[in-house]
Amino acid sequence: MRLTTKGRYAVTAMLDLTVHGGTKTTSLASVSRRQSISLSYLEQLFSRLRQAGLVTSVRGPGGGYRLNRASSEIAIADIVGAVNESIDTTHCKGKSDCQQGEVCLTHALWDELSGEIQRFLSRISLADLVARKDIQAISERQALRAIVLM
Amino acid sequence: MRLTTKGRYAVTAMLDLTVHGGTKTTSLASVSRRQSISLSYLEQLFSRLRQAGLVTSVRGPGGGYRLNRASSEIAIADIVGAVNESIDTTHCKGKSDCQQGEVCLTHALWDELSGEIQRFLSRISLADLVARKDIQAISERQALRAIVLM
DNA sequence: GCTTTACTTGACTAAAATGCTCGGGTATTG
DNA sequence: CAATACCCGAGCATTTTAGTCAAGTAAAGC
Repeated sequence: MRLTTKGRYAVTAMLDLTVHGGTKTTSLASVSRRQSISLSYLEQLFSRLRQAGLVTSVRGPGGGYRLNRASSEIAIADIVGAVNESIDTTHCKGKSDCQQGEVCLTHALWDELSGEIQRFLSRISLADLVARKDIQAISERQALRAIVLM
Repeated sequence: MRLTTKGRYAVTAMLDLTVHGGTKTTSLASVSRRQSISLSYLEQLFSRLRQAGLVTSVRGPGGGYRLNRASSEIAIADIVGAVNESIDTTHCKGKSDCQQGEVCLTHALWDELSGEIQRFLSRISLADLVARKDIQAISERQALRAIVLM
């Protein structure tokens, strides 16, 4: 489970789809505008997210992307895992004896930790994040501002 | 909180110090041999770890590194944070209005998640990892093998 | 049907991070 | 004074990140 800016971009974009999209499709162009992420980069990320079955796409005018499952059924781990592909298992492929013996103890310990992080991020869904109270407050303030600006 | 192979190397090396070192110092050369990590790379990592106050060094023959605190008092977050420095706060420096408004909602959501991961890794110490039962089994098997090999 | 919208794919690239080498230090022990 | 082992900085190959560019295809709507 790798955690880089790439994963953050993906999660951010998926959050945008959750908050803004609802059941309608959302075009990547609008996500690009709102989140200031380059359109081409979003295309690459969503290609992965689509292949992972997290979103579905609709072509043509009014098309775009939509969450393929309920936001409560999409875990952060799913998103990060989809864009990060191929975890290098440090040349000791899961099995016990990679070299001498003590080398592998620390590998096993790391795997333990890695699994723990994985499970942790599997328990947090997009819906969980959006549902937070303090965040809701910001959301309402922004909705208010949007009305004022109209 | 970034999680890359760099952090894994650092945690692995610190685990080596914990398991192998005890109260004695451990030379980077021996860590390099056991964990198959390049010596020069280890030096770079431990320079950071020392500056962060996680380890102390002893020069000269018989010298090396030693944990500066009890292994139960060193969190994974400390180690990963020490080698990864400089978290880019995505040009919206913690404050609310980075651009329009909705952009920042997702930033806030990400920060929320980021903090959650941070707190999670702060609760796991080196000692916690080493203390796990199944790992202990491997450790004992290896100790046994070490005795047999003598 | 033609145009517009918007997803789809692939090649290519600049910049940064990673992982590592090399070559010199300096402190400590014996 | 020689060996050990930390310390430090420059440099470098590779990979990843983040993005551009270009050429598609599918669908909507006039």
